[in-house]
Amino acid sequence: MRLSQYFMPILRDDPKEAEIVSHRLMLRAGMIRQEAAGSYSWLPTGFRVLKKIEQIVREEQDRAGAIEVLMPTLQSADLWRKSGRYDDYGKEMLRIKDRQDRDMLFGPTNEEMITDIFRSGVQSYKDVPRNLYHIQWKFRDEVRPRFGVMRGREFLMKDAYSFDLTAEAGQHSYNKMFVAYLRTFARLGLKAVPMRADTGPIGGDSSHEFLILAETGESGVYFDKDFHDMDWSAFDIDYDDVAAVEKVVKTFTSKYSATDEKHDAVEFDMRVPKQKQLSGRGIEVGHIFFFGDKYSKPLGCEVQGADGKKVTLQSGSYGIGVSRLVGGIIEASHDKDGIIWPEAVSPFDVGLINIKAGDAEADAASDKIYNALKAKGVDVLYDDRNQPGGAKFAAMDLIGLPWQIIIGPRGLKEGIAEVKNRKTGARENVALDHIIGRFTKV
RNA sequence: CGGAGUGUAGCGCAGUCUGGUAGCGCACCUGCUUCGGGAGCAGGGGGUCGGAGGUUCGAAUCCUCUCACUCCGACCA
Repeated sequence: MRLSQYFMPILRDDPKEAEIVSHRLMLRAGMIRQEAAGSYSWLPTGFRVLKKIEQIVREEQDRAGAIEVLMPTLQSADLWRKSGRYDDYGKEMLRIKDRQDRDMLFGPTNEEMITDIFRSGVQSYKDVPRNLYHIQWKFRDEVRPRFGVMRGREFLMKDAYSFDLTAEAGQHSYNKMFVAYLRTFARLGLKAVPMRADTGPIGGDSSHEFLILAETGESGVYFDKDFHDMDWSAFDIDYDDVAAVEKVVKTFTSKYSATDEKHDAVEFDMRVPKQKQLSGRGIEVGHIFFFGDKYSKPLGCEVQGADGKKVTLQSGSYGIGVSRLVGGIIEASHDKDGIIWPEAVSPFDVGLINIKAGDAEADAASDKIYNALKAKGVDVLYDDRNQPGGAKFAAMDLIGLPWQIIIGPRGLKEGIAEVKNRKTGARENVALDHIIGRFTKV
């Protein structure tokens, strides 16, 4: 993409309403535009990142055996009356009437609807287990939206729902999602520590939140230093191997970790040596929950068992805040000059800076590299604008692409371009002939 | 929902106290010169002063109402 033909309204100054770094950088890099409190348009660059995150989340859900569907954003109130949540949910749920004066709502979540969908599609115990998910916009009329896309009212969420015959089988479904989340966040370049969450009336070890460590997080977190030394790589695992999946979950739940809501100072001291006790702030990016028959019972989600008797299904739900992750990743990865995208979610693979646009030689060399990279399928953002070099460097650092190729008269004289790593700042001179190979290896 | 605050050009702000016909920086447009870390000179364009009502000869400025947004707290992917 030639920057001269793109739409990326970069701001030089910080917009005053943006207090936290991710919000500030997203606005400055022209990724989003606010439309109302907690409601944002996604501009081209931001949209690219959102799509990349969404795709990684999707791939890992699929890999774990979940099946993608798509449910509407507007729901009828009827199902919510059946589950009893129409009255319980409170003002956070945006309620609307249609022209027939029917009660509708903008879905804040989809337990009721998916349970009803599943109920109407299965009859036999042979039809379970299943896990259905969708990636869809949600609306929660937050009392206080803030921090840009971190706490928006409208946000993109992946929510999955598992259905099993027994609680034991349900636990395996839960564990699979647990591992899928570890894989997903690892691929996004994040360490998202699983922490015990409130299990409500159901009890048991059946709810975890995944939190990215970041100073601007909304939750206080306490955890064992050992988490830092764990194997966070994307586990290559057979999801059907119940014991293997459980083992990974056990490994990550054996160490102490809790948000301030669940933190128990006495237990912390008992289980974690003083020198290994860490605390800080975290951003919740995922939440998994096993809730048994909480929804399947009132909604009549049951199948016929092998013995001919009806069995009410056991369910769990599993959320990832996709749009929140965009902000979360920035919170976890930036410096004074701007964003530092992990390669997996960067809006472009590489930035190409023509320092002296308008100079015939520099233009020719830059165009050639741009076209060659494009032909190889490398996603390049080519700054071909007629601007002073400094402005281009600043803009490219702000946008935060992992790699920059810098073409200028000085290097051209020697037949080289400069390749800069955004994260480390390391620069190396690469012969013009080798540039293409340098970025098409992997 | 309680508390605090802000709305003036795309962004950041001054002007409001003390009413007199809207200004600065950046950005933008034109030309020339520049060009390896946010260039220089010259010229130029752009604003219902959040909205409505009122006071006044005259309102960005005073009064009333209203809307929107931000921040702090209780709640949440």
